[in-house]
Amino acid sequence: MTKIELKEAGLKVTLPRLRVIEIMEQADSHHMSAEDIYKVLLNSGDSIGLATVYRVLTQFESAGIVDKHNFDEQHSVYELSTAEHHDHMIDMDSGKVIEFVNSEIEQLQAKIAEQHGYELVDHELVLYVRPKKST
Amino acid sequence: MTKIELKEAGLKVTLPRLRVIEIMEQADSHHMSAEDIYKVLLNSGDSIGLATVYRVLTQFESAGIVDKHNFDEQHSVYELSTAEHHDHMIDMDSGKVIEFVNSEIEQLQAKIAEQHGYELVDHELVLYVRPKKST
DNA sequence: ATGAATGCAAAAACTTTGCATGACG
DNA sequence: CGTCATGCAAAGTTTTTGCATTCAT
Repeated sequence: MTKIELKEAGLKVTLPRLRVIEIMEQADSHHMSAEDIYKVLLNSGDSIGLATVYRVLTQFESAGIVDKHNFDEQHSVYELSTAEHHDHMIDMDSGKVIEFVNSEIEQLQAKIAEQHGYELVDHELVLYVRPKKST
Repeated sequence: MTKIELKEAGLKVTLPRLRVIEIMEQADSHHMSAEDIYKVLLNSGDSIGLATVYRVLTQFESAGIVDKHNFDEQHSVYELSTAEHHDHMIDMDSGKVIEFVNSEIEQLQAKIAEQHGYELVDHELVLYVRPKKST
């Protein structure tokens, strides 16, 4: 079925592309950097270059197969696109990324854009949070 | 008065630091990259190195004098901190950055964090928009 | 067969660092 | 005067690109 996705995107079905999707599907973390994926490839014995991983991810992003984020500057991470849009919350202590959906915020954003004479095309919302603990 | 800010931040009052603040205050755009600031310095005849600009901006960020953003990956921009927090909207056609404040969204964010057992420390919201025009 | 995809290494873009010199308090 | 700050150049990171080769269709 990933083969079909690739074909639909006008991309040839090649080993690197299949492996990258596979790895992202099986990964513990939904969010992986090009380097992360490359490391898994190395450990699997695949000989796929890092440059190819970057190229594949870039193409996947254009094709809507993955989404790209820059939670911390100096490092992009990718995740497989989901049907439903979601935002992210980052636990500053553990670095863990939590996904959440909130339609109220989505609506507000569209409204704000409109108030300024714009149409909302996309958005990125990241909450930096800390475990609420007894002080 | 900028001198006072610097002293309060425990930073010596030096020409590079004063000039960077000056330039950011006078700039057309609120959001400047290190390179942007460096170019203005060059045109002003100051001989201040790019490395110094980066160092100064980093220190300013720690001191809360400036805020750092990564609207497009691969380029950080800085703006002088304002009393009131605001978010950003980017006109995808012109690249223009629009600032806006919306307390409803701020409140929702805090609420969402809490629902997940977290305390909201910081957040970054960027809306990517296009002029709403007749199609 | 033929254009697209890949691997490798080199380059690019942005930022940081080492070290000797110079300036602030 | 003792530090802290600066300039310059060199190194670091992350990502992109050139080019010959290989692969998918």
